[in-house]
Parts: sequence; structure tokens; C-alpha cells
Amino acid sequence: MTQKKQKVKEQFHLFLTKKRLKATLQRNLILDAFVDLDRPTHMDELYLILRSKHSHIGHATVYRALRLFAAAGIAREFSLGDGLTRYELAGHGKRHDYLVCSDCGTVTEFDNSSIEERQLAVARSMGFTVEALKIELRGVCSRCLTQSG
Amino acid sequence: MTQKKQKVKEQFHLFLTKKRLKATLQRNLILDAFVDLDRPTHMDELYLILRSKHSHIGHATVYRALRLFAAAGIAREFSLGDGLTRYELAGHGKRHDYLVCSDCGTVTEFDNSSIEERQLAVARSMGFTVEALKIELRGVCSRCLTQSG
DNA sequence: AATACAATGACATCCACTTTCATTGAAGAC
DNA sequence: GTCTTCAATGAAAGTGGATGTCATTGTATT
Repeated sequence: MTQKKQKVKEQFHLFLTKKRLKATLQRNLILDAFVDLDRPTHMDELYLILRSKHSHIGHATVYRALRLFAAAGIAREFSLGDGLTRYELAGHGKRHDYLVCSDCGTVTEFDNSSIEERQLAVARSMGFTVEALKIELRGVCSRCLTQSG
Repeated sequence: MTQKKQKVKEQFHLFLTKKRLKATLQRNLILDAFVDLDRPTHMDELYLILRSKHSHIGHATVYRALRLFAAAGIAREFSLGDGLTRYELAGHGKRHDYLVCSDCGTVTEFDNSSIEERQLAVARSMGFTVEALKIELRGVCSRCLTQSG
């Protein structure tokens, strides 16, 4: 188990204890799958991964677990406009720069700090107090480009 | 009627003629309301505006009209992750920079052309072929800040 | 005016997500 | 270790935004 995973699991169990909630088998399995995947995902993807190994997990439980992870500060909830609620491991800072492949649908993150500084400056000059910033690029990732070409 | 509105209506009727579709009373009313509002909106907002004056419009018709506007190139469809499909007048270029007020929910656009080139350069350096770019800032707009302070 | 067929709107359906509720199971009490 | 409490689970029902269905209405061409 990686150090990062260890830390996330500790954080989650601390949260459960604090709120007098229970550490169930399902929650552990879902958290493992979520951390192991290590990229932004959504309920259905996790559900399929989990069902392939453990057939006794309901989809409502996966939904509830993901919301719980968000409440625990382990995950961040976001959306890309395709109707699915997505989750990513928190702790990447406040940055939310996504590359969404319009071919395979995979979401990857990238770092764009120099540009964000200027974005924020423009917004502030309009009297807007910025709380969150999201940059979303849609296109074709290098893997899909190679395969189709 | 503004020049812009005139132009949009002409474009729409050209589209209808080309596709052998019909210019109905409802479509005209919906287009008028959409252009007059002059900011990004969604079905329900338009529906309420329209119903307050013309009780003979069904919500399915508003949905269909908005999709038609998008097909005609008059409107652009987008989402902000709140489950609503939003539409804005097209023709602002390919840029989609939104300021979303977390207090009043109003969406305003801002122009950020100097930054686009750098965004694209970063993505391309990762082997990503960019098709669309969306920047979304959440925060409190100057009007809400003044009212609450 | 007559004809053809797109558009409308009430209603049903879809889909992602949430809630309900009877049952199961985790964790503290003893 | 057993008991007790009450949160968690999962199957099924419910929500809400968006879309499909279909009989009827309305537009535009003949």
C-alpha cells in the first residue's frame, strides 16, 4: 500500500470515528478502488470495477460512499456537463484543470498555474470575488490520436 | 428591434427555410425572449418568462426550440454542472469564459483573449489536440457583494 | 381551397441520482 | 463473548431535467 493511500484511509477512518459512523466492508472496498484508480472518475465506472470482483455491492452504496468521501474532504465533486457527477481525490490544491478526451472520455488533469493567475486578475478587475476556478479543455488525447491515425 | 436581434431572426428564418421547417408563433416568441434576455439562460427561466405573457406554450416546445436554435447556429449549448442545460447567444467567438455567481446564480461572460493562446500551448505540449476550451469562475458578483455588505 | 406534413402540447418515458424501508451488521456496553 | 443500539446496506420506488410519443393543430405549398 502506498503512503498516499495509507494516509487517505487514515483520514477517512478518523472522519468516521469523529462522526460516529461505521467502517463497513463496502466503504473500504469502494475507497480502495477509488484511490487505486488514481484519476477523476464517476459512480458507474467505480461500480463496474467493484462488481467485477465483489458482486454484493449496490449502486446506491457507491453513490453514498462517494458523497461521504467528499464530506470527509477526501474527494472533490465536480461535473463536466455530460450529466455525470465526477469525483477526484482531493489534495491536488485548489486547481481544477481538466483535459477531457472526446474520443475515449478519459479525464486527465494538468497544471496551469501561470495562466490561472491572470484569469483571476481579470475577474477581480470586474469586481468578482473568485471562490473556485475550473478550466476544461475538450479534444483528443495523444493515445487516441495515435490509435486512430 | 435592435440590429443584432434583426440579424439573429433573419438567420433563424433562413435556417428554417433551408431545412423546410416552419416559422411558428411559439418559435418566434421563444426566440424573442431568448434574444431580449441577452445573457446565458436555461429552459425553465425562459419558460417562466414566456408563460407570464403567453400561457399557450408547453415546456417541451421550449426545450425543442432551444435545441433548434443551437442547430441553427444561433445558440450555443453548455452546462455548469447544476443539472441544467444552458444556452447562450452564439457569435461571441469560440471563447467560453463564465463568471457564475454563487449567490444569485446569474451567469455573465467575460473576455479573456490574451490567455487563450497560452492555454492551448500548454495542452498541445502534452500531445492533446484541443477542440474546445471552457473557463468557469465561481464566486460572488459585485452586485451581490454590495447588497450583502 | 385542398393537401402534405411539420409543430404543438399533454402525457409517458428515460436516465442519473436520491430516498425509502425492511433487513443486516458494526461498535460500544456490560 | 453476548447484548443492544442504531447506522449501513441494497432492492425498489421516487425525483427532476430532458426527451420521445402521438393525436391534434397549424403552416406553407400546390
